[in-house]
Amino acid sequence: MAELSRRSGVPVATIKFYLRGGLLPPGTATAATRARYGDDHLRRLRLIRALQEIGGLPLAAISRILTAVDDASVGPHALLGAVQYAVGPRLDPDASDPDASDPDWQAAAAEVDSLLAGLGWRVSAGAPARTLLTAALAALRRAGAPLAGPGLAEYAAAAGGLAAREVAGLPDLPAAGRAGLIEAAVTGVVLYEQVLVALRRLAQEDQSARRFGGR
Amino acid sequence: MAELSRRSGVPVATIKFYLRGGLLPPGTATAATRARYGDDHLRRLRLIRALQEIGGLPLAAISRILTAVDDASVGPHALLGAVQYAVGPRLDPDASDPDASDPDWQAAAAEVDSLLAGLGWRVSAGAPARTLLTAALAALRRAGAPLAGPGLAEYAAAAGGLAAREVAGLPDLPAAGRAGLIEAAVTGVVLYEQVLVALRRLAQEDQSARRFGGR
DNA sequence: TCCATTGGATAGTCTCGCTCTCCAATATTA
DNA sequence: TAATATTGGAGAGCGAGACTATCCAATGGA
Repeated sequence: MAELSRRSGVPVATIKFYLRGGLLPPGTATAATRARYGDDHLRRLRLIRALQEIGGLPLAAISRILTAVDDASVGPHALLGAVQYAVGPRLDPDASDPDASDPDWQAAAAEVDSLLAGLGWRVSAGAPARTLLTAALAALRRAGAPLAGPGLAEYAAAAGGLAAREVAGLPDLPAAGRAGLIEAAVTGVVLYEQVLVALRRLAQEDQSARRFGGR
Repeated sequence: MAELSRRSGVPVATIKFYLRGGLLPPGTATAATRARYGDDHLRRLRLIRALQEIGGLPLAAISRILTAVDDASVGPHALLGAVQYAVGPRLDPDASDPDASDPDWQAAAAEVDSLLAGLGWRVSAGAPARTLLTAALAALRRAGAPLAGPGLAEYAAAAGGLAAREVAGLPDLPAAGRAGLIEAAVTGVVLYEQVLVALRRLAQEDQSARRFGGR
């Protein structure tokens, strides 16, 4: 365990904590006071830390993802779904009222519906991302700066293009095996998102410097 | 105060908490036990909640943003910068070692440098988004799925296009006044990001359904 | 006049994500 | 062989973050 800690950079106490929480499977015990941890453990540990530190996911969400990952009966599409639900909107369940009598929310929801219908995207009705999108559009309306149809469509087009490439880039199941596909999928959903977000922020900084003259 | 609570949907105790923390400016006192809160307070409160619930920002970060917003000497570009720093990478300061002897980090940093140089983006060396991008690329390398030059460039192109439209869409300073520009800017950085993220996730779900066959 | 409400201050609560302390059973080493 | 160190496991403790609850004296409205 000390070696696993050294190789991963994660403190021993934290590894124990993850083991207790079921995030990390126990090593194969060689004796009552000794267990072996292999490369699988190292990779799993790195996955946990990446999701946590870069993806910003709470451990509970990571745990849910890993449960789906370890369940061999979960197919690729369902796994992606599990990741999406785990990543969720970071909205609290008790947060702002869902659609209840709020005209901005209603309008945002209608906009989302028509956008998705127009694009023909196959999206489940209860997808967390749909809630997140609706909430963001509702907040923009409330702030007096609604994101209108064509503007929104541009974003959707950009997002669609990237997502298409990402999903197409996932390895085939027979080729990479479940483990490979899964790691690529989880990685794709969470890490690529941060790449995109970071690039957008950098581009904003550049554009802002050009328009407003940065120092 | 009770009215402000009712109109915003935020509990009175929470409003008091925000007042104490300086997130919300005190109302104009009409008597020792009574103060008036106007539409400014309502808008500010909505901004706080939007940044918090949808943007997922901690109150400390929101506080930093609002301080910059209320400082009339902060220009548009500096304000955008303040937002970027506040939004930051959600990376802990003590998180994974910055560049220290980690070959994956080194490679990622080099990739970021050459990408930005190639695009000619004017980005400050210490921008948090740069750190986030480097961290994400390093994690992808560690996971054995590095995001290569051309692939990365595609993301940058997409991000650049969106950012250009966003910054171009900000109102002019004389026209909208500081308050309008500021709210649009903060909103743009934080809320549009969630819109993009949500759309990408929805697009992923659609693509995944098409490729792997949903349900 | 009298009770509910307000602003203000203090303290308590709840969740996260660790971190610390113990402990008995080994390994390791002198 | 004896002394010391380490390991895995379990429990309690801790510090940050975001509220929430309780008091309190001064009003304000019926």
